[in-house]
Amino acid sequence: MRIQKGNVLNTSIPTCRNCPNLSCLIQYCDQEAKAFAGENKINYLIPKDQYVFQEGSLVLGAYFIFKGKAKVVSNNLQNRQQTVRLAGDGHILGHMTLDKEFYPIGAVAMEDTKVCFLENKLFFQLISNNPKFAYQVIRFYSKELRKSELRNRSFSQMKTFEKIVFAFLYICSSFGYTEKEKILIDFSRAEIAAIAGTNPEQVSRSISLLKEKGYLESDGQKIIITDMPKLKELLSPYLSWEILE
Amino acid sequence: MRIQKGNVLNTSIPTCRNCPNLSCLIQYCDQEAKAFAGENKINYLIPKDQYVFQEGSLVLGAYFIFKGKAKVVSNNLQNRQQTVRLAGDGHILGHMTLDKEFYPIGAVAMEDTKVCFLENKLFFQLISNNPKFAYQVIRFYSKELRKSELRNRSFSQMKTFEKIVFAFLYICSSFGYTEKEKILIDFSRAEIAAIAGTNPEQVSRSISLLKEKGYLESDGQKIIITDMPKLKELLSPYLSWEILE
DNA sequence: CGCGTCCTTGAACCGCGTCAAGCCAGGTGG
DNA sequence: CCACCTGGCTTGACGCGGTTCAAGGACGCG
Repeated sequence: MRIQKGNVLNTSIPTCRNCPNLSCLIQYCDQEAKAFAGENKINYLIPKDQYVFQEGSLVLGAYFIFKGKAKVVSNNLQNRQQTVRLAGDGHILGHMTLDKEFYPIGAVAMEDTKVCFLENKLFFQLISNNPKFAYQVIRFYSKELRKSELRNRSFSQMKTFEKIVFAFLYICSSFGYTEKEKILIDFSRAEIAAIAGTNPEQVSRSISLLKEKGYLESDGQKIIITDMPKLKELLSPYLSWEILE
Repeated sequence: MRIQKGNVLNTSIPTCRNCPNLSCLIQYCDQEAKAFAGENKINYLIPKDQYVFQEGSLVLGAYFIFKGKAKVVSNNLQNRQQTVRLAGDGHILGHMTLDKEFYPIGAVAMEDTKVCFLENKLFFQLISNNPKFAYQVIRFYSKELRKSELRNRSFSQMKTFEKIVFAFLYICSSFGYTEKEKILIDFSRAEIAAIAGTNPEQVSRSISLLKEKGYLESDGQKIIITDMPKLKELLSPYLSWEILE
C-alpha cells in the first residue's frame, strides 16, 4: 500500500486569510521554511472522496488542511467503516513520528481539499525555528485529544438516539456554524451512521423523531437544523458544550 | 470548585532515570527552566484516590507524571463515571491553553503519585528554549490522540465482552508489561467497568468465561493474565496491536 | 459474631441491530 | 416523453444481547 496523492500545486505556503486556524499556525513559520516548502512542492489538491492517506501506509509526516473537509476513518476486518474524527480548515491530519510507524487509520477528503504535507524533518525544522508555531501545534493536539476523550465518554454512555444527536452537533462544531442561522447538513444517512457508530436505519428513525418534535427539517438526504439550542439541550446531561467549540 | 493538591515537594525536577518517557522529555529542558521549576516548588505528591485536578476546575497548565498511576475520568449528570484514559510514568495530564478554559474532565491518582505541574507560562518558556522538548510533547499528544481515536472506533463496534478484553489490554499497555511474565491486574470490577464502558456484572461474567477457557486466573478481585497472546487474538479483527505499545 | 462490601450468578425487560419490504428521486435508454 | 432500473431513505417486525434488578456467597473488619 502506498500514500495516494492528488495533484501537486506549485504554490508556496499561503497565509490563508480565510482560514483562521491554519493562518494562526502558519504565520509563525519563518521565511526560510516557507521558501523550502514552496520549492519542495508540498501542497496538494485532494479531489472529493479520494484518500489523503490510506490505512496501513507509512507515517512520513503530517498533513495540514488549508481549505476543505476530511474525515479520519478506520476499517475493521469485518469491513465496517467508522469515522473517528472530522477535520476542517486549519486542522492537522496524520501523526508525525521519528520512528517508522504505521497508521492504523486513513483519511478521506469529503470535498476537494487543499492540504499541505509536512515531512517529519521539515516539521521538526519548523518547530525548532518557531516556538510559537510549536505551541500552536501543541494546543491543537491537546484540544483534539480532549475532544476525543469526551467523545469516548459520551459514546460509552449515550443511547443510540443520543449518539446520533451528538453526531449532528459534532459535524456542526467541526466545520463551523453560527448560532443564529439555520444549519444545513448534507451527509448521507450512512455517513452519519459511521460517525455515530450505528446503522443508517437508526439514523433515519431518529431524524423522523426529531422532525416530528420540531428540532429540524429534512429534504431528501439534506438535513436543516432549525433549533440548535434545543438540540444541545437534549445532551445536557452529558456535556458542557463550550469545550467542543 | 478548586484545584485540589497534594503535599508540595521541595525537590527540583529530577532526571527520573527509571521513567524513560518523562526523562526523555525533561532532559531537553535547559538549566534555567529547571532552576525556575525548583524554586517555584512545582512538584507535588498526590496520595492515592485523591484528585490531581477536578472536573470543572480552571485550566492553568499541564501535569507531568514522574512516578505513579492516574486515571482521567469524567462524570455525567447521572453520576456515572467513565474512565477515558490511563496515564503512567512520564505521561501528561491536563491540557495547556492560552485562554481561560475549563476542564470537562478530572484526574485521579490510582496510587501515590509524584507529579510536576507546569504552569502555562513556564511551559511556553520550556518549549521556546527547547525545541526537542516541544517535539517530544507533540509526539506524545499525537500518539495519545491516535490511541484515543482507535479506542473510539473499537468501542463503537465491539460487543461488551470484547470491550472488557480490550480494557484489560489497555490497562496493561498503559502501565507497561513484558510479554513473558504473568500480568497482575488489581482493579475492582467497577473500575474495569468504568474503562470498558459497561457495568460490574458484565465484567464479572466475562472474567468467569475467560477463566473457564484458560485465558486468565482470578483471586478475589485480583486478575492474573496467563495467556496474553491468546487474549490479544480475541481482538484481532479490530486491532493492529503495535500501535498501542 | 454481625455487619458491610464486593464478587458472582440468575432472571426479566427492552433497546437496538438486522432483515425485509415499500417508496421516492434521479439517471438511462428506447 | 415515458418506462425501467438503481440506489438511498423510510418504516415495520423480529430476535438477540446487555442492562438492570435481585439474591446469595465470600471475605475482611470491628
